[in-house]
Amino acid sequence: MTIGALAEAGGVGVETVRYYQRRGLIGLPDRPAGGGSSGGIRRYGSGDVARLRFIRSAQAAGFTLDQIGELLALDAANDRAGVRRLATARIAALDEQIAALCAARTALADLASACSAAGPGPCPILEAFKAD
Amino acid sequence: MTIGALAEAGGVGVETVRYYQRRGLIGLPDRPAGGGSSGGIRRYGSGDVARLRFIRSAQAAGFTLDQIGELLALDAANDRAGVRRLATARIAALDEQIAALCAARTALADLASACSAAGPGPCPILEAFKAD
DNA sequence: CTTGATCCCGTACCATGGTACGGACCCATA
DNA sequence: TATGGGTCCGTACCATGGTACGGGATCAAG
Repeated sequence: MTIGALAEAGGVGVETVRYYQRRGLIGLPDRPAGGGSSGGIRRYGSGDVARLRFIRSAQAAGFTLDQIGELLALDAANDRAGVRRLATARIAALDEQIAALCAARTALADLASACSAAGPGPCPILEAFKAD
Repeated sequence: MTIGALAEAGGVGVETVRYYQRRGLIGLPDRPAGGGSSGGIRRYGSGDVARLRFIRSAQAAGFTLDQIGELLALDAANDRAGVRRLATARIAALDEQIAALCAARTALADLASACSAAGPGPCPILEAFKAD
């Protein structure tokens, strides 16, 4: 499996795979070094595909690439408590983000309906922003 | 009012104000040009403070700086329909973001409790990531 | 009139997650 | 064997929202 096939299997671009390698999230297999000047083409296996999928799933859960690196390390160390710790921290962060977005959503929706209902004059949405 | 006082009044840093000026969100008042080589110090007024507060409020509602620039232009043009259009689009985007975060939150919380409940063996959280 | 705090301005740098480019090399297929 | 596509690698660039730095000018207080 070449890097192109790996990228396709993982649903990402080749450059993204190479980026993950630079970040240390995916290993860099040895080049065959086929007797030539600088070696041949690196080959990847199903483990690398699984790793790519892992990264994408964890990203969907809102983990940053740095945190995903930690998760992978905890996985390698079989440290389930550490994984739970990261997961609960992420849940708390998600709760905060959700609350902030919901508040913004509610405020903006209220303003939009006020703007629709209001007669002539300044726009209530912008007035609210100006009033802070 | 100097740029330092303006920044303090708006609750941001001086460099941030200058950044907004570069982005065109805040005007650049004329320098007094006090007969010297390159002019004096720019002066700001309460309108600039209001603009800073506007930017911060709109940011809290999730608008990007580019969108805030649009809002300011619509404000200048008294285009309330345009403002409502941007606001409803933002509300839809917020709804999407909130739904995605809630889904991630639920999935992760389920996994964390499964991990707490599970006996020895591989971590359910990581297994879920691997399974995609 | 000197000194220290600000201001002005261009420019570079930070994090985050990629994306793109160019030259050299490798490899399979016609 | 030639040719075209894929790989390798370093490096630069993108968006987003700032933050920092350095040198010169300016301003207010002592």
